[in-house]
Amino acid sequence: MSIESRPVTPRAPRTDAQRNRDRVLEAAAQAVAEQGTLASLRDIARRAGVGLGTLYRHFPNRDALLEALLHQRFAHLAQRADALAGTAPPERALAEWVYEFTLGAGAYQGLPSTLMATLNDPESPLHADCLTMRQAGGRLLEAAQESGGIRSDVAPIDLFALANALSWITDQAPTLTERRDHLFRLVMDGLKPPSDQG
Amino acid sequence: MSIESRPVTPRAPRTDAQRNRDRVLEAAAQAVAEQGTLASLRDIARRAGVGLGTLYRHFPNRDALLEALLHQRFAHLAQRADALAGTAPPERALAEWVYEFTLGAGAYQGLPSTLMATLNDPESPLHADCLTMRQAGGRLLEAAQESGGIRSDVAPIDLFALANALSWITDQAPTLTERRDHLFRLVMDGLKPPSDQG
DNA sequence: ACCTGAACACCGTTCAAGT
DNA sequence: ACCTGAACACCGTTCAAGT
Repeated sequence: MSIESRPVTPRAPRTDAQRNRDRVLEAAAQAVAEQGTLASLRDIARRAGVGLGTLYRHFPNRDALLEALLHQRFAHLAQRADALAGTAPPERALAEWVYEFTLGAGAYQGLPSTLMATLNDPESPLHADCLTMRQAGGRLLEAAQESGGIRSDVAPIDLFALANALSWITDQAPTLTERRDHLFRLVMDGLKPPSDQG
Repeated sequence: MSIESRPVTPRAPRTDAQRNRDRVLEAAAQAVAEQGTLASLRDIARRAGVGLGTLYRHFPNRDALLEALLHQRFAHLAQRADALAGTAPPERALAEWVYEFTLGAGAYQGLPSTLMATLNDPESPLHADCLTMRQAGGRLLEAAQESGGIRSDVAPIDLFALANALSWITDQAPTLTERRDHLFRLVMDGLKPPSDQG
């Protein structure tokens, strides 16, 4: 009934709360860089010099913490898709963007699995970011398909799955890092239309 | 010095030990089918009605347990490669075998990651099985390359990585099971030589 | 409004003590 | 020779008690 009794703008958080949030995020960035997406939340709270409950207050689950860590990167990649759409031929733009996505998905150990698991779980804070990625990639994909450079039966979800799978390969077996670009080309070549006389 | 003081043939294990081993294996098959390769070892020992130390005595680590569970399947797949080599044209034989491998790698939740991690870890009991798989696949691959059906720059390790990656996709996102065959074809098409006029 | 840390129910791994 | 389970050092998650 009465919206007027309180200002619509939410109160700014207490400065100590804000500082704690920042510290957790900083500690998380460190820990996740070292130990991957499965880094111990207890350890993160310890590094941040903060009670374990405080971590949970600011980030109700692991995905929320990862989302905060990754949101910037996803936003950048989405912009990048639109930038590439303008400047490069459709097929090259798509390949370049997918490549950059695979590098992003490989930013942290375990991240490809985390992102892929997001498909099952609409409640995950990462779900929206991954949807954004699929849409950004989908626009480049459609353009490449219209120009005839990519098979018409490739869906955005296929692209998302294959890009994550490529990241996962080097995530699980760092030995294969040297074959990463080669594997990338093999997979992308599979998306081209079969030759006329094939 | 003296080999003659003891018989060369190792003593048969105590019958109770043998029975415990069997029980653990049976319980493990159940638990892993339900919970995947990361199933709780404690839970497995409990189901087997056996002390936790007994599980460790028979299987010093998780991979040893999984190897016992999977050895049969790997052996069968290796045979299958040689059988296919005789009866089908090289390119078809390869595709069929890789497809069957992806089904095997998807037998348990988490298995694709377990298999892939094996590449880093020569001490893992699964290492040998995976090497066998790469060699079996490698023979089919070479034949398909000689017949001109597959690019010459595809290595057995590429095949292994891509097949596991395909299994991983549906492992992580069961939603994509319906696209499994489609993704399989996309990836396999990437292994074909570029068309002459490409 | 926010923070803390004990409490709970789990892990994997080791190893002294038993038979 | 083999088995058991307590002990240790960890988890994630919740929540009463504090400020």
